[in-house]
Amino acid sequence: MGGTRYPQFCALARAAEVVGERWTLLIVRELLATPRRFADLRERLQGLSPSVLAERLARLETAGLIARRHLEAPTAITVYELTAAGRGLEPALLALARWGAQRLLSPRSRERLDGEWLRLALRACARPAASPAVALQFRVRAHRTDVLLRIEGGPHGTQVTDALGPTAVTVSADPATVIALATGRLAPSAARRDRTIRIEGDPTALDPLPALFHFPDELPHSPARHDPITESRSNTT
Amino acid sequence: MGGTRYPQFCALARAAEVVGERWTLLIVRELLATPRRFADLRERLQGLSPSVLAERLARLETAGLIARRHLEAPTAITVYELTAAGRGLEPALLALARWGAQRLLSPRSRERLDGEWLRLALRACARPAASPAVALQFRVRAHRTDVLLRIEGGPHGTQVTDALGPTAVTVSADPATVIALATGRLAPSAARRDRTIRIEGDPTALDPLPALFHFPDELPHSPARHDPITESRSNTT
DNA sequence: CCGCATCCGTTTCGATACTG
DNA sequence: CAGTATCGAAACGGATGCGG
Repeated sequence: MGGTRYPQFCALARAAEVVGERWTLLIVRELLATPRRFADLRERLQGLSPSVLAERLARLETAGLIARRHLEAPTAITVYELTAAGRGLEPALLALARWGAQRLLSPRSRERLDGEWLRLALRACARPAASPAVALQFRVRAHRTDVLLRIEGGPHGTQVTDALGPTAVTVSADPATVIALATGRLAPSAARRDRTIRIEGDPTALDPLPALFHFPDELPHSPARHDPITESRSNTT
Repeated sequence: MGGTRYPQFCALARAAEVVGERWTLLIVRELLATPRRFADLRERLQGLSPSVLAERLARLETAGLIARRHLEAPTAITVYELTAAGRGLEPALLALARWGAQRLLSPRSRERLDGEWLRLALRACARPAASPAVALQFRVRAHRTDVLLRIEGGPHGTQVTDALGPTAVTVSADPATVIALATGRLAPSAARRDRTIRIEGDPTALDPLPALFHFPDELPHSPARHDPITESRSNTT
């Protein structure tokens, strides 16, 4: 059952058969950073029932995306990790995250926040080519503990890590504001005037931010708004 | 209901909420090439019931990815087309298709084949940077009618179209073989020796093929084979 | 504890039939 | 042609239990 959900000779359909089910893409996302245990995944993916998680992991294993490794005593636990084929999904996940980052601009309540998720969103928007050699730092207010992110420009592109180090400036802001800065929706000059943001260090060090990230190809979108398309192209087959 | 499937502040989860349901990604794929009617989508997406299609279209419309346009008389039909936000998904779809192209190497029976789908797979594997200025042509044996594809290298990268024109060579092959050539799994020299391929024109014109496409980042994978991972990295949080 | 398997009420899917 | 109505089948989410 399940293996052949779309009887089409299409590369996208093949991908959707593997990662197009509920939760599957997020499981791969969790394993992108590090191998994890069954219980770790359960705790990070709230709302995912253990039966569904077990089935997804089994499917991903037979599909060759993940491998399970039994660690020896004294730990004696099982971890799931991505295979090379699974890690090959990273560019696609980053492209999807880059598109989805725009939808983080309108925040919701009761949402969980995780440092890895924020790093993924920023890495998705990070400039791959050479960027100015500056280092800055974000401190994001999470539910209980703050998340620290280090943004570093350089000749190999912008790097997003959690390692700390010397920075010119540290920006404390809420998650949506950080995304707004990275997607170019919020200009550094406007950020300096924003009272909900705390800037420690040199405020002008924020100016190269637009050069550290590349901005989404398409304009953002406000949900539940219908812009009537008034063009009159009649483009049929 | 439905709008908030994953209570996570995560760019990938936001994307998965919109396009992570069954059929949705393929509906976007269909609209990527041209606006289409309800019946067109039904015919191209076999197995998708009209009620599910109607619900998916409604969700995509309120999510701002597609817009419906009622054409005036005498045609008097309704077409669905991508908005700018919907077209912004194209890079992500291409990245997914590039990953999924490897899974086209092991073909199945009873699968539908479409020219647009093949073009998508080849465009996903096409080299974006400058490539040799050659033009060649594939003729793929489809169920009833053959599909013609034109591959053209140039300073702006490799273009994949359906327009015909002067070519150095025309290769007639089955779909999986075309994908094998584009993903680099089949070398042009080996293709020339393959008896299942018919080459009309100059066979040496196939040599620049590896320079026209870029190859997947990770090695392919044979389903139902378990390569035991013998690495011994212990990478925990 | 950890990795599931089982059970059960609710949601979603897929096929067919039917309507404006 | 563009959907809606209906209904059985499958999947999902939550809880609980069980073996290692």
